[in-house]
Amino acid sequence: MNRKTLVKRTRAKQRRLSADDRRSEFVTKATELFAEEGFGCGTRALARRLGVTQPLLYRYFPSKDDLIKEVYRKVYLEPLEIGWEKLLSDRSRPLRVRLQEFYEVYTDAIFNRKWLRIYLYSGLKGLDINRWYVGMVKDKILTRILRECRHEAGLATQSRPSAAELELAWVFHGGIFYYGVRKYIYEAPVLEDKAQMISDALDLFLAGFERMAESATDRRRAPIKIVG
Amino acid sequence: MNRKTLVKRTRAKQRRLSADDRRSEFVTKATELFAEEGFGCGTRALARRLGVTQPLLYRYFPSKDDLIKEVYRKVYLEPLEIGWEKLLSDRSRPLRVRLQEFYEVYTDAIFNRKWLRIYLYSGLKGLDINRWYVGMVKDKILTRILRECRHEAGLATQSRPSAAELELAWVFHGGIFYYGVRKYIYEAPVLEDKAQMISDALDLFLAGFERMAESATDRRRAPIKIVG
DNA sequence: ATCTCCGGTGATCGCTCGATAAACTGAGCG
DNA sequence: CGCTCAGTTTATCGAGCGATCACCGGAGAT
Repeated sequence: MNRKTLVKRTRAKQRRLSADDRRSEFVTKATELFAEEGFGCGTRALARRLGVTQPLLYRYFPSKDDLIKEVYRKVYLEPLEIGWEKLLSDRSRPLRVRLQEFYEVYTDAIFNRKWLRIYLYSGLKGLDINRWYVGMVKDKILTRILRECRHEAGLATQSRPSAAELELAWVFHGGIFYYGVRKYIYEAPVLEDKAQMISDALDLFLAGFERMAESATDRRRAPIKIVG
Repeated sequence: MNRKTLVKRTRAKQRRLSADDRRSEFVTKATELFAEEGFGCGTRALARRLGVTQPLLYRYFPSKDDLIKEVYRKVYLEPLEIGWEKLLSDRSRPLRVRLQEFYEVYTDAIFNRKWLRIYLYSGLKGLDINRWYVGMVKDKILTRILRECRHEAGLATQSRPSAAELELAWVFHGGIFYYGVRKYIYEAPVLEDKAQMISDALDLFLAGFERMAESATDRRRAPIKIVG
């Protein structure tokens, strides 16, 4: 299985790579190109970037769609292999610290041009994998965060968060996410200190949750008094 | 200029519309189709939806790109003709009420499949009109909101908000925006009561701004005590 | 040295795209 | 009625797309 990767380099172009190396190289470069140009980008441009001819792609992938699916799998799943559960649920550390560290790690993973662009493209296409990701964020991140917040506030740990709580967490999460979109998609000027942005957003969220928790008995939202 | 719009309807298909009517009909339908299928959608599909033949498009628009530009203009500018400045800056009404009403009106205008999809497509394409829009949000909405908040909190009204303040407002704004993306792009289940979502987000933001205003003298962020 | 296998290439097919040119049609007007 | 011309269609072009084919040639086995 582990073939020789030593290839004669005297020729103008490297040739005769092993099948596994070629395949993974294709996926990597395809990810970069599709992130940049969108999935409408042609197979010839992809081949040109790889330094090979276009029909060679079809020796490794039955169709362009199959290549795209592989790109999705790589982009979505690869950066998500970090132990998020432990990061969020380790109650030996203060919640504020856990949340701060989690969002710094999480945004380190997804705040780049490649990930965000492919994510948005797949969202606009309405692909299943996008809905799967949204559901994953809800179940593995937001629900977990809310459970920890409820525990910290001394509230009963219910299995599933209320719709209003969840929406609050989504607005918070979306606000942070939008920072990445502004920076890497819109290329708009943003506050450079990402950690401070996260910290400020956390202040907002935790203060809001605290307020919501205080008036937990009456179900209707009580508007806070305005500043000043 | 105002030509007869009465057209012989006895034929299978309506024909011979006036030039102005045709043109605006083209832009309207093109907007719908491009929002649905993306700008990669062909001119033949567009013509089919309009019930005319494809070359007819080129009598009204020099190229597909020109048609697309017109679509952008219509989509971006049309819903933005509401008097936002007055809504935000009318100090005879409480700030909380102004903000709530503004965001309800604003999201009524942009939270629909058509607007959001075209906005995201243009963002991914890196078009100038997208950066213009982001700058408009910053100058006409966020800066104005921050000015009103500073005034309400009795702080000095400076010409331009600080970077940290602006980022706070962006996170808040982005959180609300992401609600629309989740609902109309991802088609994920969301809290149906949009007004309550806005109200909750406003609670978060105003509480956060209040806290930031309290510690206005020392520049470094002071993390709040965690809940519970 | 020769054979064989397979990574890699050149040529090409069928299709769709945006765009153009030429032919057609019918309402308005003398 | 017959002329005119703007509005509309038919036919077609050249380019680029995804995909397929026959073929080439070097590395490893014999």
